[in-house]
Amino acid sequence: MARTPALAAVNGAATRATSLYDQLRADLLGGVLEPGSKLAIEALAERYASSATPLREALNRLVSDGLVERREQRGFVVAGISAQDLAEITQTRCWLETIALRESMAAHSTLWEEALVLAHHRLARTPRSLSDSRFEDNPEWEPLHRAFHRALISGCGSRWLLSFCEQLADQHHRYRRLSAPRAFAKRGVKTEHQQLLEAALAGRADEAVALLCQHFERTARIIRDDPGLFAVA
Amino acid sequence: MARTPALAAVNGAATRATSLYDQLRADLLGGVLEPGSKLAIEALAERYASSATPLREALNRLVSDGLVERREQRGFVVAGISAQDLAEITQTRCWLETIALRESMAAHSTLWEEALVLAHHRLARTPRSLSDSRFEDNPEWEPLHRAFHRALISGCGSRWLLSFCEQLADQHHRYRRLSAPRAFAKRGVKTEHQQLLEAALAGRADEAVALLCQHFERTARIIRDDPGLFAVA
DNA sequence: GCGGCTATTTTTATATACAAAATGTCGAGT
DNA sequence: ACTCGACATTTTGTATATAAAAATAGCCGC
Repeated sequence: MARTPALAAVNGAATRATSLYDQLRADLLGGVLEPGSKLAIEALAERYASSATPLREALNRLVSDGLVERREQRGFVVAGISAQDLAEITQTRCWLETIALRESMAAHSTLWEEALVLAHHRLARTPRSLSDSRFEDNPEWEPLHRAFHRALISGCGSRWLLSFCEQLADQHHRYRRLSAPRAFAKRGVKTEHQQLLEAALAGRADEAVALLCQHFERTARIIRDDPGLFAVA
Repeated sequence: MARTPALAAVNGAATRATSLYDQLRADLLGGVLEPGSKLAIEALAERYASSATPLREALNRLVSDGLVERREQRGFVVAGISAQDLAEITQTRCWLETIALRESMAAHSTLWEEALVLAHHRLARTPRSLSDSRFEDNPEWEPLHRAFHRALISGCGSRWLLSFCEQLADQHHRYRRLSAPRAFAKRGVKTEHQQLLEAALAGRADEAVALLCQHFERTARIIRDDPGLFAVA
């Protein structure tokens, strides 16, 4: 079986299907695979050095994540994008994270507070761009950004709500990576996170929620206004 | 391929994997497959007259739905149940459907209103039990019940939120079917739906939301207090 | 010259065969 | 008698082969 046994060892995935799922997911979120493009089984099997069976399993999982679309009897395609979809995702994320953040703050566990401070510290000390003069994505930043947002809502008490938020965050991540990266350089994201942290720690729920939603909506607006993203029709 | 070609024709599923997914889902929700029990590939393949490949695809989809658990390298098991999990599902469903109902009501489209009235009418004229003297589940009732609840929130404007609610409704459905059915006979579910409809149509959002959440919580309490459901541990 | 039909090719979906991991069993050693 | 470990068995996961469906191309009739 093990034509590439190193892979499983590297990412810790026990099965090839899971390993493929992780790789495909990363490529989908990273914008490597273009929205709407066909995911031909044989082509992918070659590209990821696998065979059809685990590949199809991975694709089936990704359909549930909303990253891939299944066309019965005609295979799989990368999930499409649209301004409408982005708006829905953003709106839904605001609704859900509002609840999650409020609940996290109301529960106010010491563990939550400490994890949040730590996550923010790690994010704050990591530069967004590798270069000062021009934007060059720092691969370390994104996971830390995700971790910070997760930390904010992690105390909400519902694994279901957390997983829904996670899914929406994935979608946002994908849109963000598809959009031109230049716009993000000039935004005070760092300050926004700082204020968010302070409001959350101080227990100012209304303010924290407002900051969080503004944070989402501002990003969504930048993506929406990116010329050429939703070019087709 | 077509060892049982009739099946695809019957349920309209184009592929065997989808057909299996539908069947398994029905059996999981219907409580035919017991929580925690092993889903051995070969046994299922025989039972559903299929082979391993599409079966595994179906199981992978069900994992994302939270109806099946994947144990890497040790196959699949029916998702477990617990009082804790039920509480989380109920809480989350209240949160999400509160938003969805409020949004639906705020949007107040004619289409939504008409679909809701229709869904309620169909539900109201369908008896919960086939027999008057003792409880005998009417298989027509459940789909109509689901349709009514979906109609309530269908105008919320977010397909994402709707799909999350659908998932939580599935979970609730499973718990309900696992619990003893006798308790449901003596509840005024019909009245609850009636009041809910009236409040929704009249635009009394606070009242409608309160009724909806009470509806969920009451059901959850009955299930939770069912002796023997969470027996193990 | 063009539209629709059939034959061919390509691709998807499924069955089967196989390899690796997990589980269960039996026996040796303490 | 009980524990630990090697062996056999079972089961999972993956690869390959095959059948059905879709896509494509070619052909004939109009």
